[in-house]
Amino acid sequence: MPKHVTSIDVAQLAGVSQSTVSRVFTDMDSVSPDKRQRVLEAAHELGYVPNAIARSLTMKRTNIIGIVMANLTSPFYPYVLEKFLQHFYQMDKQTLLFTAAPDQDIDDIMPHILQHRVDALIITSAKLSTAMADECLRYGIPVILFNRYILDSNANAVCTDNVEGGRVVANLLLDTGHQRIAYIAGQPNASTNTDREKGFSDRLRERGVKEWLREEGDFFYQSGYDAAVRLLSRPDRPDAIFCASDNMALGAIDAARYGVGLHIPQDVSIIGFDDIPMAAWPSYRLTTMAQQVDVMVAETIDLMLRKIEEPDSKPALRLVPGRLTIRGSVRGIQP
Amino acid sequence: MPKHVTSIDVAQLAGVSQSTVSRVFTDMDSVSPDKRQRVLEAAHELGYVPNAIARSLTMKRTNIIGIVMANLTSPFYPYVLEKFLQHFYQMDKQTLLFTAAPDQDIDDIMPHILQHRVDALIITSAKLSTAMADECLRYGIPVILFNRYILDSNANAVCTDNVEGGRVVANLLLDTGHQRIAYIAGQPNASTNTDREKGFSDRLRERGVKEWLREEGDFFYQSGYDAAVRLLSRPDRPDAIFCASDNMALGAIDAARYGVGLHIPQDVSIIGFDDIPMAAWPSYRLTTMAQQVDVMVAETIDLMLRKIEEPDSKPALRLVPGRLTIRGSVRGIQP
DNA sequence: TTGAAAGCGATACCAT
DNA sequence: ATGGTATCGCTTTCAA
Repeated sequence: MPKHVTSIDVAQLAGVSQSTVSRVFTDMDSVSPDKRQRVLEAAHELGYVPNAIARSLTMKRTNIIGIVMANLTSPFYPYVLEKFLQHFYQMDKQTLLFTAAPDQDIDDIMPHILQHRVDALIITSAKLSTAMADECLRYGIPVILFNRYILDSNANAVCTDNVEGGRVVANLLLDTGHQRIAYIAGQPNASTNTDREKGFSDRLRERGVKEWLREEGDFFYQSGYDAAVRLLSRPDRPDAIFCASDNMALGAIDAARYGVGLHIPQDVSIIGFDDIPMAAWPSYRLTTMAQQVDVMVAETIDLMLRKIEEPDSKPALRLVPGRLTIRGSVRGIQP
Repeated sequence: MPKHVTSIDVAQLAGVSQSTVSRVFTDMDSVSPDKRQRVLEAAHELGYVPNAIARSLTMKRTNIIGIVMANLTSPFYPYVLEKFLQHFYQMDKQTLLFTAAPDQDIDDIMPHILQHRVDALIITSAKLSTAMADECLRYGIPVILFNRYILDSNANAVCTDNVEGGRVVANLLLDTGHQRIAYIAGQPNASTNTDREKGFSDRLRERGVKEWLREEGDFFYQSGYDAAVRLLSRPDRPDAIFCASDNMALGAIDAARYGVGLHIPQDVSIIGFDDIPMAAWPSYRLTTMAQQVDVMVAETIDLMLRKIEEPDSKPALRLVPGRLTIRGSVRGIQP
C-alpha cells in the first residue's frame, strides 16, 4: 500500500487540525457545519479514504468477521456463504475467509486468524479443538459453530435439528409403507451424520423395525452413487434409501437409474437431506429434509452479535428445525 | 479485540528488549540462539501472537488479497474460489471476500476494499468502472480481472479464450453433421457470453451456414430450461443446441427430456461451456468446452505477483485455451 | 467546537 | 547481536 493520502493531508488542505478530519469521518461528533464541509471537500479532492488498519489499531476492533468453510465445493455451502456475506455487508463488516478440509480440525489455521484480530469467528462444518476454542476465548474472540457442535466447549453453535430430521424421515418412509429400508451415511465422525442417523434409527426401532441396511459414504455425489450400487444390486435390495445428504441422494438416484436400471420412485424411493437447488431440478425431483439456511444464518449472526456485546453471556446451542420437502422421489407421497 | 499479549509483555518475561522480540517473529534476523529460545518460550507461555494490524501499519502492506466474486452460487465459481484460497494459503496471504451481483458494477463496494488496503484485488465476473480502476491505480492496488476484461483500461485480466472456444464448438457441431443449430445466450452484456457467441457464429458463417436459432438466457439453469423448451417446441426444432454455460446446458437437457420428451443425443445434441462437476454425472454426460480453472488461477496469481513486484509493468490480458471435453450429449462423437 | 498530544503494537534505523 | 527510538495513520482524552 504505497503513497497514501492521510488525514493530515486533508487537514492541511482544509485548513483544520487533523483531529477535526478524524471527527468528520468517525461520526457526527461535534464539528461545525462549515468545517465539516471544507473537510469533506478536501477529502474528495484528494481522494482520501480513511485507513482501516490504523483505525483498527486504535479502536482495538477490526470490523472483520472471520469465517472458515469446509466443503466450499459441495453445493450446500456456497449458499450459506453468500447469505453470510449479504448480512455482513449490511452490517458494514468485512469478511476474512478461510477454508479447511472437511473434518480436518482447524488448529493449524488458527494462528492466522488470531493474528488478524477478527471480531468474531464463524466455523462451518469443521472441527475446532477445545484447546483452540479456549485460545479464542482468551483473546476474546467469540466463536460460533455452524452445523457442527461440541458438547463440552464454550463455543456457541447453530445447527439444524438433525436428530429430529432423521426421525421425521423414518416416519415418512414407514408411513408410506416401505419395507426394506437403507441408510447411506456421511463421514462417520461428523455430527451432522451421526445425529441424522441416530434420529432415523431410533425411530425405526421405536416403530418395530428390527433391521435395516447401511452403507457408508462421505457426503459427496460419487460416494452416494457407489453406495447405492452396492445396495441395489443385492438380491434383497431396499425399497427406500435415506441419504445423509442431497448430494449423495442425487448420486443414488443416478445409480438406481443408470447403474442398475431401476425407476424412481416405483422401484426404490430415495430421500435426501439439505435441499440443495439441484434437488428441485426435473431430473431429480428429490424429496428431502430441507435445512433452513436463512434462519440458520440469521440465528448465527444474532448469536455472534450477542457474544460481541456481552462476551460473558453463556454459550448457547440453537437448533433450527428442518422442513420436510415433498417432491417426487418417495413412493406414496407427492407434492 | 480485548486484553492482548503484546511484544512488550513477552520482552519483559524473557528479559530482553522489545526489538528483540520483534526480530524473533519477523525473520531469521540476527538474534542469538539463547535469547531467541527465551523469547519463544515466553511467547508460548503467554500465548503471544503478533498483531497483524500493527504490523500492517508499519510495513505498509497487509498481506491480504481482496477478491470479489459474482455468482458465488453458480456451480463454477466455488471451484475458482477454492483454488484461489488454496494458493493464497500457501503464500501465507489472507483473503478478504466480497460479493457483487453479477454484472452489477462494484463501485459501491470499492470504498470498503480501499479502506482495508488490500495488497491486490481480484475481480471475477463483475464489472469495474474505469473510474474505480483508476482509483485502485492511484492507491497502487493491482487489479486483476478474472473471466472478464475491459479493453480500454489498465487492469490486467485472465480469461478463457472464449472466442476460440465458440469456434471449436461450431466446428464440432458441423463436423458431426448437425443441420439446424441453436445458441442459448447468457447475459447479453457479459464478455464471456458475447465472445463465445462471436466465435461460434463467425465460424458457422465461415462454413456456409446461413441461419441459426438464438434464445437468450442468463447463465442459470432455469433460463436454459425455458429457452430450450421454446426452441424444442418449434416445428422446425434444432438438432443441436450450444449453451453459453453448462448450467444452462443441464437445464436444456432436462427440458428436452422432461419438458418435450426427446432423447439426448439422438433427437437433439446439447453442448455446454465450463465443465462443472455435474456435467460428468451419469444423468447428463454433457459434452462441453472446459475452462481450465487451475491454469487460469495460476495465471491470475502470477500476474498479480508481477504487478505487486513491479507496479509499473504494463497491463496484460492472458487468454487460456478451453479444452473440448467429449462425453455423451453430442450425436456422432463419443468419448 | 477545536487543537495538541498520548497512545495502539508493531517494524526498522541508528547507535552501541 | 542488542537496545533505544522514531514512525505508521488513526482515535480519543484533555485543555483551551
